[in-house]
Amino acid sequence: MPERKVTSLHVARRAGVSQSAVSRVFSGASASPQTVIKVRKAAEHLGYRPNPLARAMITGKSKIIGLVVAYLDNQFYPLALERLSNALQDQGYHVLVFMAPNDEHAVEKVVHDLMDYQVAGIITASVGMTNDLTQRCAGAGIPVVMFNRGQDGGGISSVTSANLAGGAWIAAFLIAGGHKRIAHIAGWAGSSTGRDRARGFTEGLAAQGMAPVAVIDGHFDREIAAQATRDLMARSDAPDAIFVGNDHMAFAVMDTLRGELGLSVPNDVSVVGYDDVPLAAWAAYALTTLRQPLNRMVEATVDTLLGQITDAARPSQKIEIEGPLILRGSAKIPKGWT
Amino acid sequence: MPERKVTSLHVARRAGVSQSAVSRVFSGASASPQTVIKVRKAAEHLGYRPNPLARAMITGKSKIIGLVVAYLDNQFYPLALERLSNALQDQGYHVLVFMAPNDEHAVEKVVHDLMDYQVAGIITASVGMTNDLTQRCAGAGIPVVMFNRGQDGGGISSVTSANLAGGAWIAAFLIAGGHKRIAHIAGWAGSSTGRDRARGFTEGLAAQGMAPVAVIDGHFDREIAAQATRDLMARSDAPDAIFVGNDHMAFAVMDTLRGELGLSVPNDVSVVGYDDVPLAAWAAYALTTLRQPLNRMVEATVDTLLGQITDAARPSQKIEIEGPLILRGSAKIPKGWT
DNA sequence: TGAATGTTTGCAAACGTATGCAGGGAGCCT
DNA sequence: AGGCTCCCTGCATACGTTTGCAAACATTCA
Repeated sequence: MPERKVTSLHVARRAGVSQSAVSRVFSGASASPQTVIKVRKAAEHLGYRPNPLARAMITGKSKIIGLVVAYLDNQFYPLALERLSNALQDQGYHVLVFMAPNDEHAVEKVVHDLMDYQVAGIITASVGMTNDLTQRCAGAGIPVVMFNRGQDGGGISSVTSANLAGGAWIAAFLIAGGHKRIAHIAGWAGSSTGRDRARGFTEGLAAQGMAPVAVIDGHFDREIAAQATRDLMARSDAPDAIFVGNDHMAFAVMDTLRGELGLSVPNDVSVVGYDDVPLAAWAAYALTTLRQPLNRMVEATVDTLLGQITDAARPSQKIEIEGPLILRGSAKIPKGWT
Repeated sequence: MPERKVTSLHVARRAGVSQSAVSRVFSGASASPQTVIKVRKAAEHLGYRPNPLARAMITGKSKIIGLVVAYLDNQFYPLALERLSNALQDQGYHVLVFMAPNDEHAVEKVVHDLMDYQVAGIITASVGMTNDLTQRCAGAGIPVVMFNRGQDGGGISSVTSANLAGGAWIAAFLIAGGHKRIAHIAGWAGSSTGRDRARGFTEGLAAQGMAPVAVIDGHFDREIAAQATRDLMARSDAPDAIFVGNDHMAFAVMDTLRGELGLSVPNDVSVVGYDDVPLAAWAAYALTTLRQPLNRMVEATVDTLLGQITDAARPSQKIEIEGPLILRGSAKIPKGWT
């Protein structure tokens, strides 16, 4: 069993230097080339690895990123988690998962846990009560980046797709498709993401003199979206196109339209989603949707967060990344659109 | 800003006791009722919370569980992650995510990272190279539980569903449905889960004098499963029923059958999956599948792991949990089956 | 009452690392 | 050669906790 605890002191002895020298070599501080070589050699021989906990203890900052997330039903978030974790692992960080329940008391606990672990930074995703949480953590000097969600108040970084532009683009697409009665099942109005997509969409319609026949808040929830679909289709002015605030709900809408109401998509109703999760490409749905460029969003998130960690003074920034509309079979494709 | 670093020493001063007394109160060691009260009061007033890193540093065991996972495409795993994280949070633990790439070198790194963080225990899920990994970690005295995967060699705990029984049950179901040419697109043969389901299935068929027309390894991969479907249906003895090793592949099989080959499910071909992820219940698929009881599996995993953490001597155990076959529209339902 | 037993308590030493400080060389310039 | 600066290095301390040890105290029994 060579897996014995080997500390910087052991390395120091073997290399014939002081423990501080070893520390300096591994923490990147200045050291003479000879020392570096001696230490590295001894360290390798002994299989030494710096103890990240001891490091965190003394510096006050661990190499841990707290990822606060409320649910993983929506396929978009597991994938984001996977990519984020990979990207952070490449930079020597690791992801500590915090499930954020919805009641206020639980958020309190999450905040405390985050500080207890002296996380170097925080990423929030798909979480409702971000206001308290982000403010408190940012107030405690911990960099926070909101992933796929923004916040009006300044001071907190966020990475989203260009939701306003995306919504507007979808509006243009549906109008070009010749649809006359266009409805919107929106994302949760409590989220910037939901609000921005809805606003961009209605503004996009308005730009061509149209207005949605209805806008219903689907709360990013399948069941609520399904009910909204039933309500919409029961109206006398039932829509011939529905823009749904994210793919996750859009699948429920399609299920309801086809399975329950016996309608054809897109012949009776066109459906457009938002996200382009892998499932959207599967044949059973073939959902036309606006892609959120996950890889670039993840990259931007990691860059921003690590930037703020190393540069405590770096100002927060709100990054928006544009994505293309992916045309598939769930919506009529206007002539000339590819 | 009352969010100042407050240590056990501060609490001790305010309570008029020694720092050790504070430690003992919070670590559950013996202390007189009066001391406990004084300390708790002072602690609450100051907002003291024990530092888990310092704790880990001295005890050698953190309150962190390493979750090693290879991919999150298959909806089953994000949900497991969500439930596991919640259950562990309730017990004061947290989940540190380790993405396990497939090359051997990376596994090496993961093992080192796990030990560096002095994780109290490890859960592996959906990961290929478990042999090295689990052996090494278990060898280092870290409890390991394999989730949804087993291992023949003893010494390592695992929690799975009753894959043999499940496979056999599905065989009985398909025979009862009057199918004559039954094929199996299996889970990865490198995993116990894939092997057991396949074996249970073929044995179930054999028990009634039948044999599968073909068994193809789908590697738990959509694309490979799709290709297997094409190959199967191109045969002269194309199957009238396919048991697919998990839901994730089964969706690809259905997509291929319906979208690409223009076949009807279940009229032309019955499809049965394994897992019962939420997506299986959605109208677009309505997949008949054998449910893996996620909640009970998570519960068993957490119990086993925490048990081994507190009782280092506790023997490893292999837990199998039975699940029901959920009948939906993707397979002919024999008379009398509900 | 005194000894014996058992429970609390404080002291001090860990755990493994980072870092301020001061001393020691080496190099450069005048 | 002397003074200057600059870069390395080692010493010692700190981070916040747990825990062995021995002293102090309370409790019981003879």
